[in-house]
Order: sequence, then C-alpha cells, then structure tokens
Amino acid sequence: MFDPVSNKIDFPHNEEEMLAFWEAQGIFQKSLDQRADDEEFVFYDGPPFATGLPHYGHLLAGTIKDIVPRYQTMRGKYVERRFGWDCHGLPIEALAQDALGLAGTTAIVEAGVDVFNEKCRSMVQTYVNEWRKTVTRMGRWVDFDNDYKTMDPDFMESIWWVFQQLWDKGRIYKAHRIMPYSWKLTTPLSNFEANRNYKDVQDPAITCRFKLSDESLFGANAYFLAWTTTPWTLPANLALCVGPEIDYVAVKDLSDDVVYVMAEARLASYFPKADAYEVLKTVKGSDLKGQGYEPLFAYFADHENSFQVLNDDFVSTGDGTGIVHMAPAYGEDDYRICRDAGIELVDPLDAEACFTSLVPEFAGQLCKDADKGIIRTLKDAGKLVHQSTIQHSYPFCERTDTPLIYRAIEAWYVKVDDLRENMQGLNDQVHWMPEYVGAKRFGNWLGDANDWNISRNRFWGSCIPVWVSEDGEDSICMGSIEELEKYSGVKVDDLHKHILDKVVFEKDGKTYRRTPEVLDCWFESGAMPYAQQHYPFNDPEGFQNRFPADFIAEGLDQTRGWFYTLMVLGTILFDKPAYKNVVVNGLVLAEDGQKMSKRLKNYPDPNEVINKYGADAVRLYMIYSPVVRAENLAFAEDGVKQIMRDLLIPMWNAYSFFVTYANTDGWEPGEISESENLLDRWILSSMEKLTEEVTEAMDDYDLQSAVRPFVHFIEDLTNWYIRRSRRRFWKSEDDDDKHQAYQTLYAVLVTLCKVGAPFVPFITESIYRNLRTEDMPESVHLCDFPHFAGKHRDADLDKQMAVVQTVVQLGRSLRSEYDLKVRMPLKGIHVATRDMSLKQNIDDLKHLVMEELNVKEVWFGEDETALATYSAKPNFKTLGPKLGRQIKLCAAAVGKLTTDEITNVLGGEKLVIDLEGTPFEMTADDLLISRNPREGLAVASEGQIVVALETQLTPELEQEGLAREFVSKLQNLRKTEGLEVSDRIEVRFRGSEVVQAAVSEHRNFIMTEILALAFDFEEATEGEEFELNGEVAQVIIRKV
RNA sequence: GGGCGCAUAGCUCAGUUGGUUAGAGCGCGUCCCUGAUAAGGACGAGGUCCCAGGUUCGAGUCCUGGUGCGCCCA
Repeated sequence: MFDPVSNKIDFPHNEEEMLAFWEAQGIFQKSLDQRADDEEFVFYDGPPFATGLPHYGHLLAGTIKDIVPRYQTMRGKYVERRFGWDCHGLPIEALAQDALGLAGTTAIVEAGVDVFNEKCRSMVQTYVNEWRKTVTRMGRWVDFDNDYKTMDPDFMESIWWVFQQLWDKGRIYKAHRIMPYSWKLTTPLSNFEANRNYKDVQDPAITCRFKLSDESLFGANAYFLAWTTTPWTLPANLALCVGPEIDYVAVKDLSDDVVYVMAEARLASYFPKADAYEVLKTVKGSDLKGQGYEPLFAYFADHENSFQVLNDDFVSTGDGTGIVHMAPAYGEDDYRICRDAGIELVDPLDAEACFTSLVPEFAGQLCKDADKGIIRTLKDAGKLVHQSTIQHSYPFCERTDTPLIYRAIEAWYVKVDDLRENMQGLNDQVHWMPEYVGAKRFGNWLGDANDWNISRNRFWGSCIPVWVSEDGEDSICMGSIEELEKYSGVKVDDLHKHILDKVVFEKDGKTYRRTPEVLDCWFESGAMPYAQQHYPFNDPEGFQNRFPADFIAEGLDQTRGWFYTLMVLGTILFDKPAYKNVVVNGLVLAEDGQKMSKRLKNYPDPNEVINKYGADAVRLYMIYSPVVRAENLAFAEDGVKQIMRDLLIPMWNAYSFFVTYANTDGWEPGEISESENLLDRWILSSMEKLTEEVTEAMDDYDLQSAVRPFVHFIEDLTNWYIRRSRRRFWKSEDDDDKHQAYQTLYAVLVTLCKVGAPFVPFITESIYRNLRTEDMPESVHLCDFPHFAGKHRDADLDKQMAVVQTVVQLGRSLRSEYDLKVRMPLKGIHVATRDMSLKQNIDDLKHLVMEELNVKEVWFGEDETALATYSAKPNFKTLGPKLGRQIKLCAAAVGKLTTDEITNVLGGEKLVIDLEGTPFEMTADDLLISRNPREGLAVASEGQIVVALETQLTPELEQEGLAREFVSKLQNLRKTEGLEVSDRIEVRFRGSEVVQAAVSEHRNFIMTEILALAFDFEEATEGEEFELNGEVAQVIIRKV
C-alpha cells in the first residue's frame, strides 16, 4: 500500500516536511558521502556581502547553483558545495560606522581602529541566520557549517601568498590614482559612490592668462588663455594642454595691444565684436607643443619639465578657451598627460583638503574656501581676464553632503595590461552561457583591461602584507604568517589592520612598518579558489583536483567583478582560467520592469511568495525564463502561480490518480514485464525522449532549455496517456493489461521524479518517497540520473501518435462545428492520408480514436480527393535556389494547378511547366500542397491529414447517447452524494418511455459503469430529477 | 561618450542554416466535457515582428543608420 494521497495538496507545507526529512536523515551529507570516491565536479561559490537580507537575485543565483550540482551529483560526480561570505569592505564598514556613530575616517582613528574593526567583525554575523534560513527554505543544498569567510585567518594567509606571488613576479607597483575624495570623511570614495549623489551647484568660472616665455613668437606681450571652474587647483598648475588638431589663433586686443592665444572656435565668446581684435596668426595645436610660459604662482617654479604646452586629443572646444590648465594632482586627464610628459604631480593639500605650507599664502584654508582669495590675488596681479559663475551638476559626498574633490591618491596596482591577449586566449577555453557574454562582453573587456587598483585607504579588510623601511627605500613582502614571525619575532593569529600595524621590526638597522592600506575585497573574492582551501599551506596536491572550477554561476553584473578577478589571478598564478563553465543570469526586476526598490515596495516579499506557492514553483518560474541566459526578468507573482498550475499541480494529480487506484486494486510494484500496449510503449518512449533532452540541455548548462520539455511531457502524460488509459485502471477485466498500465505509470512517475529532482527537489522527493520500494535509495536525490539508452525510443510510434492526436483534434473540431456532443456516439470517421506508416499499429490506433471521439468505426484510406480539393504552392526552399527570379512565374503556374493535376503529381508523375519558353520539370517534393475541405461535408484537414465525420444520427445511436447521458448524470450524483469510487449502489428510477427504452436496451452497460448491483424501474419514485437530451427522468441511489 | 544585450499578440515568451498562413501558454469571449485533476477540450477575437533604408526571387531572421530600455565602463 502507498500512503493515501490527497489531490488537495499544500505545496509549502509539503516542502517543510521534506526539509525536515532531509535534515533528520542528513540526506545532503549522504548524497556527498556516496560519491566520495568518484570524480570531483568542482563548484566555486561566489561570496555575497553579508550586509543585507537575500533578495530575488540571490534566490535566482542560488537556484542555479543548486540545480547544476544536484544534477552532476546524480550523474555520479562528487560535488562539494561550500558557502562563502564576503566579510570585508565598505558595506560592513558603513554598518559599523552607523552603529558606532562615527562620521569619517578621522573619527574612526580617534575612536581606535581596534574598536572599529572588532565592531565590524561582530556585525558580519548579523544576517547569517536569515540567509541560512532563506537559502535552505529554497531547497538549496550548500554547506553552511563548513563555509569560508574572507576574514578567517587561513583565508587571509592565503591572500598573502597570492599577493606575494604577484610581488615576486614583479606585478605589484605603486602609483597615483585620481579619485573622488571626501575631505569631510578624509577618505577617497569609489567612482560608483561618487556617481550616486550629484547636485546642481554654482561655481566660479574664471579665465586666466599665462605669459608666453618665447617673445619671438607673438611679441613680448602675448598670453595663453585658460579657463577653469576650480580656481583652487591653479596653485598646483604645472602645464597647459591643447588639442593637436584644433586650430588656435593669436589675436591682438585692439584696446590694449595685448596678444592672446586661444582656440579659433572659442574666439566669439571672448571677442563678441569683430572690430575689437585683429587675428595675427592661425596655428594647429601641434605647433604650440613645447612652448613655455611663466607660472601663475611661484610655489613650484623650479618643478622639473613643467610650465610648457602639451598636446592631447581629450581637449575639446565645447567650453572654455580650448586651452586646458593642468594640475596633475587634481584631474585624471591632467595626471595622465603630465605623467607621460615626465611631470611629477604636486599636491599642496593635507588630508582635510586644506592648503599646506607649500602654499603659504593660503595655508590652512580649505581648498574650496580659498577660491575667493586666489581669484583676488590673480586679479591684483593682472592675471585674471574674465570672471563669472557657472551652474553645473557636481558630485557630493553621500554621507556628509559636502562637495567631493578629485585628487591623486597613492595606490597599489597589479599590472595586467600586458596580459590582455593571454587572458583572452584563456577565456576562449571557457564555456559561457549565454555564449555572447564570454565572447563579446567579457572578451572585449579583457581586450582593454587596465592595471588593477587593489588598495583601499580603509580599515576592515585583508592587509597589504608589505613592510616598508622608514626611509622608504626598502620593502619586504610577507607570504605567510611564519615569514612575518621570522622577521618580527611576534606571534600573530589575526591578520587584521589593528593587529598588524603594531608589528614593527628592525632589519639591518632600519625600522620597518606595514604600509597602511588594506586590499580591495575584490582581490579576496578573486583569490577565493586558493584561499578557501588555505592553499598552499594545506594539501597542495589535492588543490590540483580542485582548480579550476568546473562550474560557477553569477549575475551579469559580475562581468567586471568576480568573473574578471578570478580570471586575472588564474592567469597570473597558473596561466589557467579559474573556471570552465559559467552560467550568467540577468537581473530580477519588479513586475513593472523597474528596479526592485525597498522604498517603492514594488515587489512581494520573497518569503511570502515562497510560503504561498512553495519554493519549487519559485525555482521553476525563474529557471523557465530567459533570466538564466543573462536577460532581465520582470518578476511577476502571477507567473509563479501559473507555473504551479501548469506543471506542479498536473504532476501531483497524475501521482494522486495513480496512488488512489493502485491502493484500491491493492497493486504493488513487482517484476517488470515489457508492455505490448501502444499507449504504454508511447509514454515510455516519450519519457526517454524527455530524459535525453534534459540531459543534453543540462550538459550544455542551458537550464531554460532543460525545463522546456517538461511542459510538453506533463501535457502528454496527463491529457493523453492517463486520459486515454483511465479505463484500464478502473474498469479493465484484463488483469495483464491492468498490471501493465500500473507498471508503466509507476515507472514513468518514478523516472519523472529523478529527471525533475534537480529542478524541483521537493515535489519529486515527496512523490518518490511514497512510490519507492525498500530496495531503492531513501531519497530521490540519492538516485542516479536516468539514462536514455534508447531502449524505449520508438520514433515511428511518436509520429503515429502525433497523427492520432491530430485526427482527434480535427474530429473534436468537427463535433463542435456541427453541435454534436461527444457523448452522442456517431457512426464513424474517415481518415485520409498519404502517410501510411500508420498501418503498422492500425488496430490499436483505431481504438484510441474511437474511444476519444466516441465513434463506432474509423476508416483509414489514402484517397483524399473525395473529401478535399488540393491547391499547391511552389516549395520555395527547394526551388528558390534553382529558379531565382523566375520563381515568380513558377508560382503563378503552380497556383493554377487543379486537384486532378496535383493528384497526378502526387501519384508520381513529373510536372512540366513553361518558364519563358523553357520547360521546367518538377516533382511532388517541389510542391507544397494544402487540402481544402469540400463544401457540404463534415471535413477538416491539417497538414497531410484529412478527416470526415459521419454526422447522421440513427435511432440506435440516439438511444445509446441517451444511455450515456444517463450514466453521466448518475456519476455526478454519486459524486455529490460523496460516494467513494469503489462504492456499490442500488438504483431506482423512472422516466419517459424514450428513456425507459434506452435504459433497458443498455442496462448492463449502465450498471457496469455506475457500479450498480440493483437497477429497478419504479413508477412512483421520489428523488433527483434530470433532463436527458430533452427527456425527463428521476433517480434515487443508495449505497449498498 | 564607448562596449554588450534586449524590443514578436493584452501579459510571459518560442521562432533552427533567410523560404511565402509568424507560433505556444496565460488572459478575454462563446460553447462543450468531467468519477484523477485548484482540471480538460473546441472555436473566436487579438500582430505595422520598434522605426527607416539596403541586400535578395523572397527578410521576424542578414547589413547600415536611428529610437526606446537594461547592464558594464568612461
């Protein structure tokens, strides 16, 4: 006996039971243990930040990260799945800052880095339990107990090893980088952070003049004009820049005979009146290259290579003068262009962006506040030619709402720009899903990869393991804790900044201190393949089997993130890609196509959706969408509901049907005998086809394609196999046939559970658990994935059944058109088709049609012409290449063909048409023939099939129809009276003479159908009154 | 500003190497069926395949240029 199954299934509740079962029996662990000696399938889990609750994007990625390992496990691989946590970085620091009420880096330093870092450490765990709960509830099997955290000492030690590798290979260097900087927080921000808070502000816009050194060019009184909205950068000016292709003019101001140099295109804005100036000369920017000028301020007058005109294409004539003032410490282009010209930057601002003693005149003033004084000084010195204000949008610090400045920050870099081709080559070995993300998006990105800035001027992170001598001359890079201990004699077991910065040692008379920066947390996630296993300190040989990964999966937004950092480090360390297969998922948006927003509440709470429809439905909804191929998904709760109704409920109903009748019959799974029944063979063939399609799609990591064939299969199973086999289960007198029906449906359901298990782990487990016999594994997830050996595949049968389904569809359509209920038996249906492969199983096929359409006979024939006329079109696919332009003539000729002519061609005759005087020969293959039902007949056609329904009714047929109506009413009555399917009844009835006649004629049939033991006609019967095809009857039933 | 992608029915999406009636499911309307099914079936309405050019005998599909949206970068 199977456990009784209700068709009223509560999926979420059922899932909770399965979770409890997995937990109690340790099924996940068993699924690992039983593959312990098998080949490894290596999966790397990208670590999420632990600073918020999981959202749909995580659920999606988590589902993909669950399906593939489950599938591979069932295919016989050992798949270790360790959860990872990204513990370091700004998100967690921000939480800690809020918790401690610390506004910026100064406040953190004052409060103590140790206090701050320990707060960060304590807060990392804040959301872990919530994550574990939700991830587990989604059915994802992943090891939380043996997780890796980027703040673990082992992990951090491996980071050192990785860093030292880069160091030893000469790939680490220090340079400046222009970054948005908050003087209030005294910290640089990322571009991303800076982009989030633009405001419209008014700033000064001034034009200054820079005196040319070479008086031979335009005379003794000639100046370059340059425009700026940041006057405070002028004290640090070291060069001017012009566009080499831009035309510049030297114009004499006729009011004072001073000569100014500026872009021709900007002339009108400075000299609106044409009679106020005289153009002396026009030159290209490239002609001005190398010209010297007198510094505006004297502070850096002796600076090497400075105060000359440079060339660069970035200069535009959109505003200003077409000549750009360069302060390399305060602009990205400035920095780049000056560096290339051999000009070292000067930065006379302190950490709080106040001028230092290098600029004594403004020392102690905040840079922005110094604007006024600087402008006044320039004005007094006669160096200011124009002054106004400009309104523009400018980035502000999110936390303090003070304007950001751009300034040079010392940073550590990994050199990667010489590895572009190497990385692209390795990337070609990676299988991407979808393919274009790897080939185009990621490939292009690798193609112009820039050196990687890996340092952060922050506190909570892995430390750069470099100790620098106090004179800055020597550096020592540590690759392990042991190495540090050797140098310092200090024992350390925690590698965070507040510990390590206290480790100071002497070597050869010099004192060494650690460089203050911490590592970008992307460096840690990129080093995760090594660090999670504590490589190379732990089991370096075993590492060979666990690198690279067979599979990773993340969102499209990781193209420049994890996918990239894994690739960079894999390339440098081992000259290998770090992963072989990648599934890239798209963004999950709100139903309206907007981003999901907590503030707008434009999406349902994930936990509520799971608790309403179940995790299986949510998983399936997401996977059966293009979001698993990097496209966006507008998440619709209704879509989840739909998936449940389309797939999960029908599957459950098929199962519930089986168990109900198997229990009624006391059927038990037994020895397997090959069924001869056509439907059985067909559904087994379909099952194997499904297995094959799912396997192929999964081996290609195409999850959406793997799910698609389930839809069709479930449809075939429930609405064709079971529908057409129903009577075999509950009315069959042939025990062998009944046994084969049970055996087949049983086998199909068990196999379906196994094939579906990776995708919908709960419902399949629940069904499997009830169906399994003692000798089978206790969980479907401990089973092997089914093979598709081709044992049951029968392509001919698939095709024949498709024809039968078409015939039935056409027959139903005709019944509907002629208003003939299916309960009314009809004489028969004619099926005409030239495809006579049907003949093979014609008797069985006939019976399917007869039962489904309720007709007494099916006549198969080849001659369609009695039922339909033909018309033809050329087969453009075959004729197009042969005929080219002439195909239009051909089409005209073919369109005129008569039914008889087409019949002849179908019979094998060649068709010759005239094409501009040339005969052209065609065969039946060159024609596309459509069948058009003849007028006045009940005929319908589709493709090569034509059917004709015999619509005439006879008294006998009408009588039988009435009997069937009677049965139908009684079945409904049984149902409303709450009888069990196997209950026997007594019936008393009365009715019109017509009814009486029909009932007595079909008495045995009726009694069998409704399980009546007694069936009596009574003149005066109370009870339910029915209308049967216009006749009246009254019935009383009683359970025996 | 650059790279990549997406745009097909009211909605969610299929649509092979270009081939002549562009499909499915849901939703909607009408009708039917029902002793496995919170189901099922038939029929119907609903399309400028984002726009404009081009290549071709033939373009949803290929090319060029736009528009809108998204991701990443600057």
